[in-house]
Amino acid sequence: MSGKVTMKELSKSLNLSVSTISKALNNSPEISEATVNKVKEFAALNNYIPNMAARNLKVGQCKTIGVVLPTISTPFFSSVLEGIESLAVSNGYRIILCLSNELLEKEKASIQKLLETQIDGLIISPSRETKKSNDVGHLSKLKAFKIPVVTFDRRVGDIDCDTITTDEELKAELAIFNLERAGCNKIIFLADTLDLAIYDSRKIGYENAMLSLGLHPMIIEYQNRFPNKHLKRLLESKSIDGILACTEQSAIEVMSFILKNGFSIPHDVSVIGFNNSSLGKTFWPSLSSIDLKPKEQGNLAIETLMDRINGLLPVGNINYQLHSEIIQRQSTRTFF
Amino acid sequence: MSGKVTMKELSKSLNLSVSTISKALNNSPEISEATVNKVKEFAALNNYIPNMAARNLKVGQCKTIGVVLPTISTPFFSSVLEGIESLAVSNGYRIILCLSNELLEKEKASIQKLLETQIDGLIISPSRETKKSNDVGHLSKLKAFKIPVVTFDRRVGDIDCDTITTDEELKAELAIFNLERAGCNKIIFLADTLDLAIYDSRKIGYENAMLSLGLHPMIIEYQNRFPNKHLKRLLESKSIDGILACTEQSAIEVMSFILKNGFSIPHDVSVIGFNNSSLGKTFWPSLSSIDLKPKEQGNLAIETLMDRINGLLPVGNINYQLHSEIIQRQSTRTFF
DNA sequence: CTGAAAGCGCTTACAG
DNA sequence: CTGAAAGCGCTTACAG
Repeated sequence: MSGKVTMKELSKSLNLSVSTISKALNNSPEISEATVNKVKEFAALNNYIPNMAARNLKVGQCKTIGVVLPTISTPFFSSVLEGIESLAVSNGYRIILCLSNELLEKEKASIQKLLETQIDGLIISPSRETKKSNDVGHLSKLKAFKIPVVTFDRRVGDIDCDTITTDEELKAELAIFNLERAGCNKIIFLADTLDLAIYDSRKIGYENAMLSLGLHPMIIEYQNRFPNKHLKRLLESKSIDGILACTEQSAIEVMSFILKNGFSIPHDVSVIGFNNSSLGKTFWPSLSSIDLKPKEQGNLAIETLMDRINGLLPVGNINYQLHSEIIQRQSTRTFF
Repeated sequence: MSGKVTMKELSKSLNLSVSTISKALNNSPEISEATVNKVKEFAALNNYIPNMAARNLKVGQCKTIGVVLPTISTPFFSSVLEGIESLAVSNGYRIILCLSNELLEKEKASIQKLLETQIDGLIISPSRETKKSNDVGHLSKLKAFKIPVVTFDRRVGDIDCDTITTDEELKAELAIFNLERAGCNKIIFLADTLDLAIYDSRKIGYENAMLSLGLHPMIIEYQNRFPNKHLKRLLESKSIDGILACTEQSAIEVMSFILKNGFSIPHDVSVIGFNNSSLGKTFWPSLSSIDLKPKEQGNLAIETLMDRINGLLPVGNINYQLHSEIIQRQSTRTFF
């Protein structure tokens, strides 16, 4: 901490009680304007800074919300975080950030820590391991401590909390319909094995569309790195003319791979991905993408949480579903 | 906060004093093993969670460090943050995150807030406005409160603190030498006007190299968006064969622009940028880049800060300079 | 080995 | 309008 001035010291110097100092600093109507001014001036002069930790201890809330994210190194999560941060501070809350690195144990440890250091609420997008294991005890336990939680984007089993999701399943379906109308009928779903574990609804949307179009669904998984021999063979035998990539990263990777192998986009194959960051926008050809509205998810998450904290929401959980949006760019053929 | 169990309640239930409870929970050797175990078991059974805020108030440190960043939506800053976060939590510190959005006022407000809510130290990369205005009063004032600060990457005038920087100037120079050896001699320095305001050392490195090679330095600035007519004219008249782009973003943008206009990379023009994220790696052709070691910067920043907090560092400021690294990829011609 | 007391920096009934 | 007292949940000399 520091050698900071306290109310006690102010009170001594000014020959006033600590109570009076406190009230004056907090603009209590009990205190005369004269002393309010006197106290404030003197406090400012002496660089007095209130100790909010002490205040919080007394008052019983901390104006702090915990944010635990699987990672921060994707444009998606960093945008969400920006959305959370801006609204949080403008409402007087501060953010304490924890990264789970997609690990269940680190997520648990983070939450334990947050509990100890006091939070008014929690925003979380569960880790891959959490989602897979469906081990959510550490999350549901927050209920017992009366700490509201809201999840966003990823959704896990049975935790009793407010949730933010998108209609990505629907939009995945729609994206396939669009590709088909533009003349594609050999459309694959491409995913890093790890992503596949999380984004099942994107896959479901794809499969539904393919089935209802009478087309044959085909999932291609890869582990970490391109090049992928299987994919290369498919390209060379012209067995692919469209790709729905599970993430923006994999979309960019597959586009690079296609170009590197001498095929053209979208002439030979159309590509569309998820997450509409500047990454795909500046790629050449620019990437068509399903915009998951990260900033909006962040904003909505923090708004919901604050409303919940302030008792402004009805009992029972709210499940917001945001509309994602298909952004048409150069990587997909167009139809008329 | 919550309906949490406190030591007082434990003490009542167990018929022990609060002091004993506290000592038992903290493994004090004063207390018999028997009661230590009894207390711990009972605490666990009742989901006791220590209130660290209260503890901190008493003990006078808060194990909290403030991190204020201009933005989080570039791979550079998100990597730094990951570097900070991981080491912080493994050392028992938590991170409270503030974004300045490159604005002086928001930076000032963040620091004021951090001061109020108590921090043991601060890591900051100053905003563009801070750097331009050189208004650093809000930063130097922390010294008076005995709160150590460390800056990274960007460096501003005269604040009395530890700093982390890289040898980017040197590596910019070296990059130009490499381009020249590979046969380029019409090399421009490309920057978004806003970036130019911050990254002067990159420009200086460029200019030094050009001058010492007897080449004509040429800075091209643009505002926010491509396409840039000036640049197009230069391309078409073959007056450019190399580009050092001030950031990764501008490197990617200019590469897209070049490709879009039918020129080839690196055959017609070589491009090299700063910040070596996966963005440039997956672009096709992949981007040669100067790796600014963001994770290392983050690690070093937090390590330095913790050492400073713990009084492990000598008086006087430390200025670490990390070695950045030129990564050769497909966007630059090679030499033998 | 256990406990009573004081105190961290604040707020807030309650009295005067 | 001002102040004394109690207390938020802890820790830590000090006494027994």
